[in-house]
Amino acid sequence: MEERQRDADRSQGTILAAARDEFAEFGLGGARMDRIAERAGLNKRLIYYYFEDKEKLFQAVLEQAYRDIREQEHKLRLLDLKPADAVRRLVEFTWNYYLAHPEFLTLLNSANLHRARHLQESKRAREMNSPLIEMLAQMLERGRKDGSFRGGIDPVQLYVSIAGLAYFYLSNSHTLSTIFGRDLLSAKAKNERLTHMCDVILGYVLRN
Amino acid sequence: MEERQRDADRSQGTILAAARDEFAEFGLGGARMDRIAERAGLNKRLIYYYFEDKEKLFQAVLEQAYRDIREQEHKLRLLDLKPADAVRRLVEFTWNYYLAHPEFLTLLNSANLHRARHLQESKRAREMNSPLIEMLAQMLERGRKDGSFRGGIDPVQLYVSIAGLAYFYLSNSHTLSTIFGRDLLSAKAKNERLTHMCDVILGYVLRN
DNA sequence: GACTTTATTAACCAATCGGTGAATTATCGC
DNA sequence: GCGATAATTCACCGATTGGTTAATAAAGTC
Repeated sequence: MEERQRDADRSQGTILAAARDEFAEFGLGGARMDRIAERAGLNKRLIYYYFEDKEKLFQAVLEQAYRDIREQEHKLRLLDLKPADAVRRLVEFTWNYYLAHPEFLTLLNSANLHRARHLQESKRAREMNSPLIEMLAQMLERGRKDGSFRGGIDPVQLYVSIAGLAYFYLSNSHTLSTIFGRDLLSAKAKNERLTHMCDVILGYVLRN
Repeated sequence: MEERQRDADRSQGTILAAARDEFAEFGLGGARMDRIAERAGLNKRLIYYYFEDKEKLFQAVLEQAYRDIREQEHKLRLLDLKPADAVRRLVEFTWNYYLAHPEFLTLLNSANLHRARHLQESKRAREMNSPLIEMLAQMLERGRKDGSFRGGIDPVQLYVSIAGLAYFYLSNSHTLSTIFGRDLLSAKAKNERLTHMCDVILGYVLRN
């Protein structure tokens, strides 16, 4: 069983995962190239060999992160469901994705701290505009036609609102828990939050 | 007119403001002590004289930021209004405060990246738990009694939702604008967002 | 099996980082 | 005015930073 000892793809993947974890934990400014190499178990020089510099590495991590969530979103077959069920599924998906990928939240925070410069410099990332919005628009139109949804809902606003309800709660859970003296990450609290989010969003989209 | 040349309070305030701007722009990890001194127009050694080290300085900046928003929240006389109007005023206040103090958003992001460690180490900050929640609870109860609000609303959930709808939109406006190919910070877009947030929140709290 | 290419490593570097020791100067109590 | 104290400056440091030069070893090529 001669293991392949050298593998460019594997090394790049390992570096990318290590960099993702490092950037997620310390932010772009706090991340250390030496630590990324250590996390990856590879020589630091390899990072520069494959990714040029810290900024480009961060850009690659961001692209990967967006690719991942877009791939998951793509699997949502919202149009197979009744409009109200589709909205609920989308809220649940968003919530569960953020819960399963906490690094996504802090990576986006870092990206925004730098005014999305890394995203704008990445052709690939800019082209990954969410097809979910199209799906959402169709779903809202269906709901309106069958009388269950109110009209005039902007799918982008709705998407941002669903994301915001989940994102803020999770991304800021530490300060919020401290200030309210209440553990927002307990199993019970998380269930209550999901219920609340569904209530808020459905209360908005449903006619009546 | 002999100007006071030395002034400990003024120097501390100047340093705090410079540090706030630096931390807000680059995050805790990306902030530079030399740059803070330069921004303040004061010798770097003074920062250590008054604030001990970078971590303590960040903690002081956070305390100040919370003190500011709590002070503004305190001025809201929500109980003087009809419940539905009070909710709308709270949404508008939150939105306008975040718009006027974009540094508050990135500071909180940094605080959360460090798991609110700086907040927990600060007695003063922990004691600043929002009295707004009490106000909100009373308001919700009034609305329920007069029949305009639905019952069983958790004031903390509602507060987090109002904040989240505004926070996520503004804090992530750069990535969102890039991905959706649509300027979320134009005057028109901002007005639409405020309208949307009011619709969502009122759609939730109002009975019917 | 020699030759080229590609992946990996070791050692190093100038610049920058957070932080400090000690001198200096303005202010205040008396 | 004078001594004590508090505010400010100057010059410096060891450690760490992102990044590089050049040597090396494995994999592909024919």
